[in-house]
Amino acid sequence: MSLHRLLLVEDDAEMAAMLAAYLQRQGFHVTTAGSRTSALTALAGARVDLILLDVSLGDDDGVAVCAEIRQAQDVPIIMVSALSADHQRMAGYEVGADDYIAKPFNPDLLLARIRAVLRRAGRAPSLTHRRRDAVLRFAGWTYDARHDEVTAPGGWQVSLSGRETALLRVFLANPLIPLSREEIAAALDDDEAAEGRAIDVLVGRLRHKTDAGLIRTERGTGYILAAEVLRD
Amino acid sequence: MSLHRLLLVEDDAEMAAMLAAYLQRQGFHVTTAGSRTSALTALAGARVDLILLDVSLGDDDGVAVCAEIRQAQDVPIIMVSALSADHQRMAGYEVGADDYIAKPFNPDLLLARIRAVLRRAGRAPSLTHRRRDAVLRFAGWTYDARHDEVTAPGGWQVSLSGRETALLRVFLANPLIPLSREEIAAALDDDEAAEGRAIDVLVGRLRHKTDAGLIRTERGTGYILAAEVLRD
DNA sequence: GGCCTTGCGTAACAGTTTGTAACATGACGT
DNA sequence: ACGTCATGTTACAAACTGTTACGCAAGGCC
Repeated sequence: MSLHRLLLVEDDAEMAAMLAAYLQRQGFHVTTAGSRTSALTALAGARVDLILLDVSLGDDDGVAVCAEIRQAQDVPIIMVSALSADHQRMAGYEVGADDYIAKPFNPDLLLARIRAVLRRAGRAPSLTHRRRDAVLRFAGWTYDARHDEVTAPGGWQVSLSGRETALLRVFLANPLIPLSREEIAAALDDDEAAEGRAIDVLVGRLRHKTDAGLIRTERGTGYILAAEVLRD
Repeated sequence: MSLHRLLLVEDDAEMAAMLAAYLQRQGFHVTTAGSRTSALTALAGARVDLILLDVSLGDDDGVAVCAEIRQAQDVPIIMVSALSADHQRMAGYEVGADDYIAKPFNPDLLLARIRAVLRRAGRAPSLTHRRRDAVLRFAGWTYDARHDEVTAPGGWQVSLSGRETALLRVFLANPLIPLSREEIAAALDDDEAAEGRAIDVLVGRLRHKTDAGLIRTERGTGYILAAEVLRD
């Protein structure tokens, strides 16, 4: 994985600086560009793993820039839009953005989105549709991705609800690393889930059906799957 | 697509002949092999898109054969097992089978499984996690795969339940071709759904929320999405 | 240590989703 | 036309899911 390289295209210099600083603290390599031209230059000059693109660039039209980039390179793009109107969003979509987020946004949420997009864009196909490696083992448990079957160490099969299975997959895809509620929500493709305490309750239910100790709490942070995951 | 080539490895000659005839009628090119050796020979000699492998080969151990094939080539395998005991099933899994089915099986279900595996094994990544082409249009409607948003021709957004969305995706992945209930169930990764009339009711609900005419009934067969699907 | 603040676990509740069963409707063959 | 069978539709029950409220536990602070 090493360091992911982000290109931040944002014409508001102050905003750009703040964001860049924040993202750097979070472990990304960040390049900033203030205009369409410099963005394209930066893209040509160095490897970029993901572009954060402000739709409301002063002179240029962010949507057009997005399309332009898309034609040139296959880099994931997250559009940042000040107007959260749906129409605007859709315009971003149709041009090929991988995700969008409306200003003002929660930094954690942005982070979660970035990770989610990077994960999806990565080489590894999504857990669900792999052919080999469809059976995962962790702490004596077994998860079969093909039919969503979970087997306890004793051989007993436990039945999880759809949501519980989805949560388990999130943990299995990120073993031994702490996940914030925002990240979990993003991975579940459900931003609203980060609002209330739905995630906590969900984790509780999953714990109840599996081993209580499997998912540990990182106080103040989130949850972590306390087991290595082996692929067959 | 053209003709998919199946290799049927089955030592019961009568069963093999019946199955082969059935599958040929369904539009597959079928080769049969009665033993481990002839299976490997057949594999070496011609392109094979999918292997149907009986676990209970007379002399040989189907599981071992599966592993052997896996090492040699990256061909999807569906294991057919007479013993539906879970343990046996799992043995098939761990060795890398893409799916399994227990004898005696419903021919339609087998067919659905075959199609599902072929679909997953195909080049096209699953609809859900594509980056481009995430917005599909059909008959004036729009489906955005990234956030599961469905928009009516007038621009109104309709909210579908999880199950309804999944069904819509199945239809969108197979536009203009009739889908049997078994195929739909298999695509939904839910074999039980083929039992009762869950699919009918589900289709009804989806129809209700979209255009009544979008999904047509093929009497005696199943359902069909009566619209072309355009990718942006 | 004791107290207080804050975060987390969980039980109870309500809204939603989903499958089943039963009945209604419609299509097809005779 | 009539009967039969497949599909449409509705009502209901069960399961699922998020919210809220309350209690407990973990740290911080004195």
